[in-house]
Amino acid sequence: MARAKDEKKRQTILLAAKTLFSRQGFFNTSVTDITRETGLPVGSIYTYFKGKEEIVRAIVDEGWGDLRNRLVTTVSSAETPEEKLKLIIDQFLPEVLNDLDLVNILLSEAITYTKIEEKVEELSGIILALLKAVAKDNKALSGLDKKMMDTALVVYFLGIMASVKVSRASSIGLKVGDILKFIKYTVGSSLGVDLR
Amino acid sequence: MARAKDEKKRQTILLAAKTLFSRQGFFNTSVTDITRETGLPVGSIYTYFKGKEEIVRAIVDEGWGDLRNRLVTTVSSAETPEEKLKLIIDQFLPEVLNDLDLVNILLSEAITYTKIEEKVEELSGIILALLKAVAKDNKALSGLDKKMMDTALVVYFLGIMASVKVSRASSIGLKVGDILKFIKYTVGSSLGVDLR
Amino acid sequence: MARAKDEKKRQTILLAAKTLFSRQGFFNTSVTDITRETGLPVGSIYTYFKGKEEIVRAIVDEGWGDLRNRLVTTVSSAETPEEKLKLIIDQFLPEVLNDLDLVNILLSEAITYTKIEEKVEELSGIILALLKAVAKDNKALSGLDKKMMDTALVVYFLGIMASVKVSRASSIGLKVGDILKFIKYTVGSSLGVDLR
Amino acid sequence: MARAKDEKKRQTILLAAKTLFSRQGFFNTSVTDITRETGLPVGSIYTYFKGKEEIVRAIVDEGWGDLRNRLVTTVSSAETPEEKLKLIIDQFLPEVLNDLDLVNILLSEAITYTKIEEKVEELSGIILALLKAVAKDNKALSGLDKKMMDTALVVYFLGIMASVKVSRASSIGLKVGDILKFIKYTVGSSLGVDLR
DNA sequence: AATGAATGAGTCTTCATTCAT
DNA sequence: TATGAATGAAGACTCATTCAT
Repeated sequence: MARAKDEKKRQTILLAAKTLFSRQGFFNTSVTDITRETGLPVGSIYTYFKGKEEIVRAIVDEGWGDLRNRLVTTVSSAETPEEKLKLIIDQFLPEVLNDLDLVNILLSEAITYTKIEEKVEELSGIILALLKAVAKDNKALSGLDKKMMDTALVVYFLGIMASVKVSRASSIGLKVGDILKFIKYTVGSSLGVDLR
Repeated sequence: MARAKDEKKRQTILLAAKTLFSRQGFFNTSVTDITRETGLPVGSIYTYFKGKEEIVRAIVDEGWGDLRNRLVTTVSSAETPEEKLKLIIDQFLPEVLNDLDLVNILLSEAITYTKIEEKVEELSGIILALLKAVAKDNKALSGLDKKMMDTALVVYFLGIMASVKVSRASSIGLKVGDILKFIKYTVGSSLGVDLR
Repeated sequence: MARAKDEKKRQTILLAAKTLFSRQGFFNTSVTDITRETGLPVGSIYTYFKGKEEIVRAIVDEGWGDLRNRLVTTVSSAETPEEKLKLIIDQFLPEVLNDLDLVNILLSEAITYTKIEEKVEELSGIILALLKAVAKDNKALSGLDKKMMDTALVVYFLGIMASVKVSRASSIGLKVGDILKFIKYTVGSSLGVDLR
Repeated sequence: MARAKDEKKRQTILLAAKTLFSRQGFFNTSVTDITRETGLPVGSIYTYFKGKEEIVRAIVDEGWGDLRNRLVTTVSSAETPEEKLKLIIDQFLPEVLNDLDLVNILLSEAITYTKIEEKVEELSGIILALLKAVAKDNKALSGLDKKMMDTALVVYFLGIMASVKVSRASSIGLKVGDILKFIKYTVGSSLGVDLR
């Protein structure tokens, strides 16, 4: 009896907060803002979340969980490592970059609650395993040691995200498409694989 | 004389604020924190700066100005484009990454007041000109169009900075040295130039 | 049957609340605390009580009723006034002081809802009647007028309770036993009766 | 330069808070209440005190300091221990009981911040020393051991205060004068001294 | 110019109570 | 009747900035 917690309401809060945090930043978004955006009374926000921090954490954790799942799905939907990599770049990466709000929040000053380093490490792990498999029969990659591949992944991943974030915030003439094209070219040529 | 004394105070404020903003974030640093760190009265802060925002802006603008100057100096201290590029990677980049506080702030949520996109564009411009010069006689680069080179620069630059920031904040096993090594290798091989 | 179950729940609430109010104070105890302690849903609390205030009131009234009953029982279980007094001190008072939680609450800020003055007056009345009976043939007491005896009772009673409360809350080297011993001695000697 | 902290303002806050805490209790008094009562803006309250707790603590500590000073002054203004005791009862105690607000707060639920046990111990110490001096040549007292005298002091002191508090809050027919009369009589007769 | 007290809008959060289910 | 989500007024406190001295 009594009402059950309403998952839809929880999502409403999460969605509104995500937009606001992304647009105005975590610290410039007040709980009252979320209240206004959702039309919910303050109390309800606290029925679903312990506080503002827990909201960001939920946004990031759940958003990231989604991405991770998509990565895993993507990877397992192809046979060879080469095809897997191709899918990562053609399918997974565009999906990530599509969720601009999430990217924005991941790199925001609320980074403290965000533990982006853990996420990046997790992702790197998955892709790194793939690269090793590719590398076995690949002259181009065999010259790279593990550390350098790891570094490369982190730099590329964060570089892509930061570029998207910055280019979005400004009138810099950089589009998501440009970035994807660059990555495709770079990865392709460094692996000696045609990802075109 | 009065001027000298003033400028010293101004720098004291700037330095303290830089450390604090980097360590605790812009929004988690109060003007009172700056007051404590500098030992100056609140009033003095407002004698030198219109407000908190103006302090970040000054930190970023002046820090960036420094970097720009160094880049220009570096570039002009070598003859051939190849040598210039080498110096950029061997001298300029390490200098940038040495100023971790500045990097931190540049990428922070205060990005709003920071106009990082303008800075990146400016820097890109300088390097891009160089790359074009190198590219003229370089097969590796002639395949890249202007847009892609531009994109590459932005992605690498922001990727490096974000990696340094993230790796600093966490226990991710990534050192500044690793990142520099990676960049050297990547740029070297993509230009067909030995930057060893 | 339904009644029995109900009454049990009611007592559960009362008991938990008593402990909590005593330990943390009335204002620092939330209805949610009671909820947690009892394992009952909030709604149930309000099924049995109109609100938080009514809970303290019930604790105090029922606790006090108990004490009054014991006092009456005690008093009627002896023959002479002297024996009655002896029992009050030897049996009743220790029982009162044993219920530290009640004492705590009686003297707490919840005094507002508690009408402690009425209780004290009631108690005084009973004992005063006794004292008068004793006094008739007692030189020591005949010098005291009614008013002063009344005052004495109130001061001693509240003094004992406050001492117990305070000594419990702190490391003051005062034990319940010390207080009882003192009272015994004082009353005994002022009545010229040996209560040893 | 700049304004100096205004001791008068601090006292205004303290006085208003004292009245309010005494009348409505600590937890039922909001900082806004203090604001209203004093006419000061919220911020100013926090310029002078870290928070609500610090305000009670200041009220209690300073009020108590006053009392202690008066006690010491009183005690040193007489020659013999007997005269000192007389003054304590005739002069000091009435002064204490005159500050009903303080008494109220000392015994309130905010007792946690109030450390009344320390105060009582301090006071006991002073008076106990006196009593010992009196006891040397006093038959009535020589039967009491130190522990019991200590207990007596605590019980009487708290009993007096609690009685005053309770009688004030209610229509109980107990006046401060009655209480003082009782104490005078009791102490007098137990010491075999005429304090009339 | 230097100082730091003064200010009050705004922040996050709590919590007793109600009421839909 | 039992339940616990819903509610929103109220709470304590912060802090960038101003301005009296």
